[in-house]
Amino acid sequence: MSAIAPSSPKRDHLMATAWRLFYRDGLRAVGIDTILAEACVAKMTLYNHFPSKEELIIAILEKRDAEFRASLIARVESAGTDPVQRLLAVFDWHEAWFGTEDFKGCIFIRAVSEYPDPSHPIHQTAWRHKIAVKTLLADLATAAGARDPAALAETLSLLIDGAIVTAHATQSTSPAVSARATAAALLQLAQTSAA
Amino acid sequence: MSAIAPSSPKRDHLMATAWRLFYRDGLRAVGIDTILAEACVAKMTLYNHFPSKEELIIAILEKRDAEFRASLIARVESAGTDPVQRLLAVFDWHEAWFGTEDFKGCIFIRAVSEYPDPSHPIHQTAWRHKIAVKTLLADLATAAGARDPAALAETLSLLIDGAIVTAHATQSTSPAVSARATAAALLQLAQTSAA
DNA sequence: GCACAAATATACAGATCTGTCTATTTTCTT
DNA sequence: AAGAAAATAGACAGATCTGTATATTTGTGC
Repeated sequence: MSAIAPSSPKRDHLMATAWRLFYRDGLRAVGIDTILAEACVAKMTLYNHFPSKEELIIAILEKRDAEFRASLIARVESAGTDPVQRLLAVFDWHEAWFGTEDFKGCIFIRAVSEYPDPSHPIHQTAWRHKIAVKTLLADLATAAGARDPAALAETLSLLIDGAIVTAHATQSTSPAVSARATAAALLQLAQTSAA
Repeated sequence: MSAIAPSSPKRDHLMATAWRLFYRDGLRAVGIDTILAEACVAKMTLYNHFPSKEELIIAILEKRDAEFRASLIARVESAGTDPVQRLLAVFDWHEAWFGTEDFKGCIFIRAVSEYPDPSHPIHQTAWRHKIAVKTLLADLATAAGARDPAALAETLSLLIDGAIVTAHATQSTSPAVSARATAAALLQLAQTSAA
């Protein structure tokens, strides 16, 4: 998992520019030259920092994963101590995200779509993010006293991924509201009913 | 919505070959030349049948939409008359699909991911399929006596799309099982509890 | 000022991309 | 068998793609 992360201004600037273009237009749709022109950086500088476009994409995905989860966790923390509210805060966070100006879905789902071979490094890197989020959901479900936290986390993950895709295609925040309401109902079921 | 569909052997063969390659490797990843070589068809033949690669993709998406829904509806019909079993048959159908040899997710979700601009014709064509499936789900939810069939159909759609993405990335059929169990629980809630 | 490292511009390779053009051959209809 | 339609091969345009090579400039520390 990329043991070293040699940060530098140029490297960061390249990653920021590449991220913006990749997210807006797609990983395969954006070429190296476009990134270089937009970032005003020479080609050799890019290839001195990254061995290939593929490694650049992977570095961006790993960075986004860290930022994404840090932001999500911050929202959960700000929701207080009630475990139910903390779990539902995940959906509130998504609703706010869906409403942002340039929301274009989830780069990890899109990476999995653009590199459909499950053995591809980009595909695998992208999916590790989803596993990490599901682990977070399982922790929250455990804290909320769910009977089968892993199963609930799995279902909530399905809801979230579906909501992301739908919010993207419909340019709407309402899938987050639907998912949140469903999550609340499922959590109550998992707390009260028998398996 | 493509009023005319001038079917011909060459055209069908091109669409079948292109579909296979697009689904396996991605829409942007597969070039015209690759399709032509694989199909053993001359380039001008393709451009006599389709004005552009984009139109070829759209034609394929519309064909797949029709086939997909016909197969799904057939499964629902074969489930008998019990409205609950008919609705749950949708999830059984997906489980079987996830287990097919070359399952690589949903071409419509992948098209939305590869063409992230919601105003793009390919993006819009792909999403129309999802709307059609959701309409089918709403009909089944109505028949099953759901209190708010549209809301239930929306939630089930989220579950299904999430399950497709997850089944693709994990190469597993179990997301269909999770989604089915959740759907059964939600349906029971929608039949019994108050809004 | 000097040495070293980083970034630059530029050209280039070799492949690939979508789409067009032309001229020839095959196929089908009548 | 004759004429019309469809499909063919193959070259071509012009752009784009990733990645490399080279030589120069810039910036920094000593």
